[in-house]
Amino acid sequence: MTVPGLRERKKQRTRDALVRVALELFTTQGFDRTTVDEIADAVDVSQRTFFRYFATKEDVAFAVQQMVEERFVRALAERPAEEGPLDAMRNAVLGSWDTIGEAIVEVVPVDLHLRTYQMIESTPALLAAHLRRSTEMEETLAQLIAEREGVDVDEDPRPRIAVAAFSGVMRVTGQLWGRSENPTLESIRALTEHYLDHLAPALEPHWRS
Amino acid sequence: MTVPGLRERKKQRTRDALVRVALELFTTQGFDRTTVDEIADAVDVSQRTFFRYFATKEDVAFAVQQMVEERFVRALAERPAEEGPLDAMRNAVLGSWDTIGEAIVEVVPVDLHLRTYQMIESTPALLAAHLRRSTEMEETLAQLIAEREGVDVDEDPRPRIAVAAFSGVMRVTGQLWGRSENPTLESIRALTEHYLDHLAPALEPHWRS
DNA sequence: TTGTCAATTGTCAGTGACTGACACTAGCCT
DNA sequence: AGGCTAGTGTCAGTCACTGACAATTGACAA
Repeated sequence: MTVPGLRERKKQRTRDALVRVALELFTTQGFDRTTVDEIADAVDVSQRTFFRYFATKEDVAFAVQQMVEERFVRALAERPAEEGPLDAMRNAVLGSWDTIGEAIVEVVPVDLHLRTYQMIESTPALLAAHLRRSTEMEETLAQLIAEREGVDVDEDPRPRIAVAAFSGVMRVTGQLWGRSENPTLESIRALTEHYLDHLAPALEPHWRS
Repeated sequence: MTVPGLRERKKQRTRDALVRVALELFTTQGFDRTTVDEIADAVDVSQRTFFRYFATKEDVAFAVQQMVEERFVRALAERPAEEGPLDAMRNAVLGSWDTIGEAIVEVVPVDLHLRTYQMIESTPALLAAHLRRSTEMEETLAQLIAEREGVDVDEDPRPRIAVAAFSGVMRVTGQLWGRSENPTLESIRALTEHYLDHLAPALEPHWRS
C-alpha cells in the first residue's frame, strides 16, 4: 500500500473532477442537454481526454453506480453460508444501503448520488444502459449463488431464476422510488423491504384477499 | 375496412422494405457495421426519409418485435379469468409462440426474425434498448394482471412483482436461447416451459437436492 | 542533476447518427 | 383541371466518438 506517485494522483483527481462536474450538470440541466464539451471545458481538459477516461458519455453517469454494485456483490459473497439464496441477497442489499454513505462521499455527496439515480431512471438512454449493466451483474450473482448452494449454474436453472426474480423486484422498487416525491435513502430501503416481503405471495397460484 | 389509397399502400411498402433490408443487413454484417445510409440507399430513399419512418436506427430493429409483444399482450387479455396470474402469463406466451409464424411472415420470414432476435441479444446497444422496451411492456402487464385480480396496482405490490419475476425468467431464457447453438422456435418454447416450472422451487428459502 | 523513456494530453480531421428548414413532387379531392 | 397537403429530397448543422500525430510531463536510471 505505497502512496501512488504524482502521475496517478493527478489522474485520479481529473477523473473525480469529471465525475462530479458531469453528475452536477446532468442532474441540473438533464443528460441530453449536457454536451461532453461542456463537461470537458468545465474541468479544463480536452474532449479527447474525457473519452480517454470514459468510453461513452453514459459511462460517466455510472461511475458511482459501479462502486455501489461492486459493494453489493462483495456483501453477498460475505453472507453466512447458512442463509438461503433469497435471504442472502436480501440481507446483502439492505446491508449495502446502510453503509453506502461512507463509501460514496469520497467522490460525490450522497445527495448527488441519489439525484443521479433518479436521473438515470428518468432518462431513457440511461435507463436502458442501466438495465443492461444489471443483467451483467446478474450473471455474476447467479454464479455466486450457485457456488454457495453447490450447484452447477448451467445445469440447475434455479440460481439464474432466483437472481432474475430478485433483480426484477429490485428494478421495480428502483423505478417506483425514482418517481416518488420523497426520494431518500430511508424510503428506498423501506420500499425494497416491503416489496421483497411480497415476492413469495405474489407467485402463489391464486391470490386471496 | 376500405382499401387504403395508393398513398397509404406506397408508405406501407416503403416501410416494409426498410425493415426487411435493415434486418437482412443487420443479421449478416452486424448492427454496428451497417449504416443508415446503406439501408436507405438499398431501398432507394434518402436518409432523411428513413428517419421519418423510424426515430432511431435501433427502432427499425424492433419493428417485428413490436408486433410480437402486442400479440402477447392481447393473448394475455384473452385468458380466462379463472387462471391465476402466473398461469395466465405462462399460457399467453406459450400460445403466442405457437401461432407466431402466421403473424410474422407478412413482413419478414420467421427465420429472419429468429436471427434478428439473436442479434438483439448479442448487440449491447440493442440489448439495452430491448430491456428498456420490456420494462414498458411490464407496466402494461402489471395493469392487466391487477384488473384480472381486481386489485389496485398502486396499493398491492403483487401485480408488479409477479410480472417482474415472470419477465425476469423470460429474459434469462431469451438470453440463454440467444447463446445456444440451435436457436429454433421449438427450443425456446421448451426452454421457457422448463424454466417457468422452476420459478417456485427457486424461491424456496432452502434448496435441497 | 540530467537525460531518456513512456505515459498523458491536446489538436485535427473524419465518420456516423440525427434534426430543422425549405423547396419540390405527387396523390387526393372538389 | 387545379388547388391542397402529405411525403420526399437536399442541405447545412450539431453532437458523440475515433484514429493519428505531435507536444508535454512524470518516472527513473546514470
